[in-house]
Amino acid sequence: MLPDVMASRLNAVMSSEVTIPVVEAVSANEAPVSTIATIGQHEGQRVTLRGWLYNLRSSGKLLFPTFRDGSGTIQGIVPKAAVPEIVFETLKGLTLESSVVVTGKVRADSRAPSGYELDVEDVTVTQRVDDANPFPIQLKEAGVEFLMEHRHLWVRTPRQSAILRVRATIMRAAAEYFDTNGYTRTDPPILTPNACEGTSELFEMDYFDDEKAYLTQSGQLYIEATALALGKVYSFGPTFRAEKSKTRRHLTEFWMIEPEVAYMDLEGLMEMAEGFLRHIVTKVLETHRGADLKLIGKDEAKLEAIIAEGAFPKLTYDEAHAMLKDAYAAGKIEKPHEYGDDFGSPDETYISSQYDKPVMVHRYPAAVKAFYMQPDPKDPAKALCVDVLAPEGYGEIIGGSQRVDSYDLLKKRIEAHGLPLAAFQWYLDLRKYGSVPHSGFGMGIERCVAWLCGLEHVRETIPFARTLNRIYP
RNA sequence: UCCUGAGUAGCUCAAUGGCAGAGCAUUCGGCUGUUAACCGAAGGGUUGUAGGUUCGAGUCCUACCUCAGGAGCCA
Repeated sequence: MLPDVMASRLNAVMSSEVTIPVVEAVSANEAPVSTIATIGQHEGQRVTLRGWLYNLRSSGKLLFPTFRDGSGTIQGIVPKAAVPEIVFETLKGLTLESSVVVTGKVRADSRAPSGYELDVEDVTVTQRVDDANPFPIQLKEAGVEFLMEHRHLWVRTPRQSAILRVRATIMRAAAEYFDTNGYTRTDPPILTPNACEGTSELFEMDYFDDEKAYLTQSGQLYIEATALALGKVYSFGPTFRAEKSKTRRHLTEFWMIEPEVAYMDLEGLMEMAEGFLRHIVTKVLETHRGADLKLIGKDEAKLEAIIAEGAFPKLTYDEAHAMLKDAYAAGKIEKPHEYGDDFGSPDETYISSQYDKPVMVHRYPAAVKAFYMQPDPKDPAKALCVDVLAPEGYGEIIGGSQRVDSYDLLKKRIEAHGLPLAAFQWYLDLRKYGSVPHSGFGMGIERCVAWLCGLEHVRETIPFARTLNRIYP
């Protein structure tokens, strides 16, 4: 680089001009562009990093800027005596989260958390954050409300970025399991003419003229149709619930992956659900062990335990009820579980806490479950359904069932639940033309991410959470 | 919708009914191996809102607002 160019850059820094455009691309004699995650491949070589200033420590004539580039963080070292004055002056006092392009030599260093440091040789500021308006998210602790209000900036922090990477892996692994096992992805509509199950509160909107439309709360009914067309199908997309739930497990907008399989019974469904979850956990460990999982603070042994030898535990509703009865008698839960009722949140937490693998609870009383669930032929008061409860109190991550395949029974059920028959005519048609036993489940992605990452709240598992009290940013 | 709790500096939090404080951040200065670096100095406040009790209210009372956690409901 020419001396007069350097001089003008130095002048710009000295006169506190805030923006130094970096339109000048990394020139031919510069080092190859690397990412921090893969920087070990360039040990001893010069590389260029394009990212942001994450932190800056200083010891007089020695600067320690930490850079991040989305793949990780690395500390640079800038001794005043060893670099051009422009480089030192540019970095000295540079504001956090200013965007920078840095060139330096990669050096292994046992003192560095990642094992590598960068001996900075050159730096260009793409945009300098204004001194008077520093980056709002500090390295120190912050409150939930403040962080959520600044979610667009919070996602830059290493832990949040790591969570989003694990989320991406989970979504990829989930789809991959079905893609490689003969399933066809058939996504149902987001806008629906009526409530799928007639229970949940739905987001309502005008749909031209006098019609109303609702945001889907599940694609299940639609993929039952595509399952009878294509055999094995799944859907993967956002779903919406207008319930005023205020807990660490609820979002008003969340992502659900739902398989549906013709000729599959409940036993087959449970087997499939286990294979599906094992695949996801395996991929998460494969991709993030020792890195993102460590950064997030998840105990990896707990993930190892899930995929360890031995089937997932299975309990009937009756067995689970008996377990809760004992637990209440022993003073381990506060409220007794009434036989016939659905399990409450504390009940599920207790049941799942007994195992280090997800537990499958099946054959609930039909009365507390959805209208489309097939009765157990051995006990028609029970439904052929299964809830998969995640360990460590993360609650129900999967809910599924074998579906009613008889036209007459389904029609009766719809009427008994007070649902408008006309709206379900197409759904009834599926039982009129070549009906078969079929089963499927839905898994909430965010609960799965919270569980596998060991998070307190699902709001951190999605880039921009939609909750009862928040629709900004 | 119900129950519980919290709102004080940009952020995180202190403050027996008696002068509005600290750490971080910001600005200025110092430091050649720092790891949320550290040391010194400066600036920074309508204590969520409205009323009330009191000589005196951040603190006590009432209402409201906002947020959080939980219940219900669910993935």
